Amino acid sequence: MKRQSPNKVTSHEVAALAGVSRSAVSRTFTQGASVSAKTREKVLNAASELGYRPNALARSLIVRSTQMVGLVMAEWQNPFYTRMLRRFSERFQAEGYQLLLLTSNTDTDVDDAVRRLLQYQVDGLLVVSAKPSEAMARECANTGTPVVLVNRLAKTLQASSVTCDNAQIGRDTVEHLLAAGYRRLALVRGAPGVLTNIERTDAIRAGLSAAPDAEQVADVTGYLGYDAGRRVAAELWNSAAPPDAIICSSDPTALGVLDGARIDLGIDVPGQLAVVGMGDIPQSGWGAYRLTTVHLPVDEMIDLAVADLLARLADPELPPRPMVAHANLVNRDTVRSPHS
Amino acid sequence: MKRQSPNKVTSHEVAALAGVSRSAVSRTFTQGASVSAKTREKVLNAASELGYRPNALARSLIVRSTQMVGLVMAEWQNPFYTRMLRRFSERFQAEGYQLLLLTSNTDTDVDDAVRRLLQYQVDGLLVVSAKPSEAMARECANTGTPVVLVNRLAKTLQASSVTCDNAQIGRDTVEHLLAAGYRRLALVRGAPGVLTNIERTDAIRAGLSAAPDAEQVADVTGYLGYDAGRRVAAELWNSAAPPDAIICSSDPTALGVLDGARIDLGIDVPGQLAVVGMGDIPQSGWGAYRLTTVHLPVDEMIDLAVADLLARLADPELPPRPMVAHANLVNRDTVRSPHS
DNA sequence: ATGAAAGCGCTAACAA
DNA sequence: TTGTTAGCGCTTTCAT
Repeated sequence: MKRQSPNKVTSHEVAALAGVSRSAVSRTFTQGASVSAKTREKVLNAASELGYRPNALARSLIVRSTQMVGLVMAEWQNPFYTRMLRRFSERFQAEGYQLLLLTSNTDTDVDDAVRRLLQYQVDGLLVVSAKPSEAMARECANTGTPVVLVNRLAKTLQASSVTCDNAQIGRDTVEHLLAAGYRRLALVRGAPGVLTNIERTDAIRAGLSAAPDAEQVADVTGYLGYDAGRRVAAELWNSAAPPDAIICSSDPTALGVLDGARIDLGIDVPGQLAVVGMGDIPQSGWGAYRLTTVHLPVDEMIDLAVADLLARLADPELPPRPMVAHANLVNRDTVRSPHS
Repeated sequence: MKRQSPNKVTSHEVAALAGVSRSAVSRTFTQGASVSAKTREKVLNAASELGYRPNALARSLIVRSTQMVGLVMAEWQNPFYTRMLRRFSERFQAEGYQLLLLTSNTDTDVDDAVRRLLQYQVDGLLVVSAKPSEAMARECANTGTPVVLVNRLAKTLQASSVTCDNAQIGRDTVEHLLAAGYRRLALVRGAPGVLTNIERTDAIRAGLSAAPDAEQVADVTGYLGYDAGRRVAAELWNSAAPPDAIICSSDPTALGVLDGARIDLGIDVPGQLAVVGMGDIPQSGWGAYRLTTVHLPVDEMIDLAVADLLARLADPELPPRPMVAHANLVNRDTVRSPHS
């Protein structure tokens, strides 16, 4: 009866059984190394008999590449990020990389996550919706670990970044709303400090200032997600200066506002009130909502991030660069048509 | 001017700068090793000056533990899995583990994923919504790598499993529907071979056979997700034997059916037709839908999986075991109340 | 408490 | 093509 393979089989034991050297074993498992068909065969037989699998970590120690990419995920609220995660995983897996995943809640522990990932000698680093500190980014650069920031701007950081043109989004949104006859705009956003939102907000303000009869009646922060949206709808509507259009920084928030307006308050959307979201998640297209929203070019952003990281993995001399993807407004049923 | 830290700093260089041995450096970075306060201080200074971080991989080679848990994710459709992923990440991170993530599309490449993970010497393995082969599971057992299957039954496999009581769910659903006066049930499921669905389907059939005046008018497979649901609604309604209740194997599918019924076909739900989902994703509770569905005890399942894996990581002698979490029907507005 | 030496499992440079 | 040797960066006996 054949003995069950023991706890961990090493190249040493395979070599012994095959009657060759450990180098021969190594070579059989290395692409493009020179081994004769005969030894190769002997090794393969011995290996499968013992259930041998090369230890990727020991290997990485010497080839100085782990084929692992670190991924720091700071935002999960939005379904849109799940999609990113999935595609990142698929794309890198296809290229022979594994994803080492770390979650971060506050912006401060992004650095912790990056540090941990660095200790695991990841070949590259993807940071979604968060930004490591200046010092941390420098440390990455020093160890030669390329970093790509997704949905955060790099600025002076030694890292590539993928964002979308938020100012453009802001301008488009306001223009569309004004053309449709709305005049009293309210902004609903999540955390106050998020740069993408600030840029957008600024652009909205700028767009507004061009139309003297229109105004921004509110700019509330700290509202993110369906429940928060549903709550804020009532608050805004019952305020001293009720809006006739609400712009939300995320789709789930906008859907909450929409249900709050229609169901809780009996408001006619888009007749009395316009609601626009941000992201274009699948649910926004669903029949019961048909939310007018800004389509984030998620796939384009992912592809840019993957391509850049892969390129810099292949050639470490390549400099990091900022990339911007283009978003566009998708017109559905929560804003009046401009002609009516 | 202080020299920038070079590409990779090793314990050797730190030892040199601190004027101690490499062992001393190692001890400083190892919990509970005996180092004098003085050397410790010297090492720490040298380390921070050079920007030294211990190489976790080299370390793992000798301590025979990587502090990495492999996660194979086979299903992303359902938002519910995102939540799992997030919580797994958070929980293991809190325990000092990293997650090494691999995606698998077909059931066959689950084995590939597991093999890859094994080569990376993961300490444990989480497989969500898929099942490795008998042989693969044995290989894991041989290398002493504990495996937990989430949402798939282990049976003879050498692995723990977390499922929920599908037969119970099936019984509850049918009972509820019959009590509310529905008689012509249709089932809409995803891939035909999924065991959880089969169990549920069997239970539904069993429940039905107890009511002689009720029948199962359809059992269609291959429909998963909102779009598919919306399509199948029309197909069922226009078929020779239209149902008066549709049970879906996932919430997104059910929401698609719901929109298809109400919006595309003008059907009164729950008056003319009942729709019930499975999973209780956040959107199902949203105002525009209020879907009656089965609440999957996701958090409970996660906690069971995490606890079991952690326990078996700590004590490899612990045997794998099957665990079942309990689901319950949440009554909202897409099924008539039993009393009406 | 500390250093020297051995070795985790592997690959790469060098000879043969 | 093959084996021998050295060593990746670390931890861990074992003396001291």
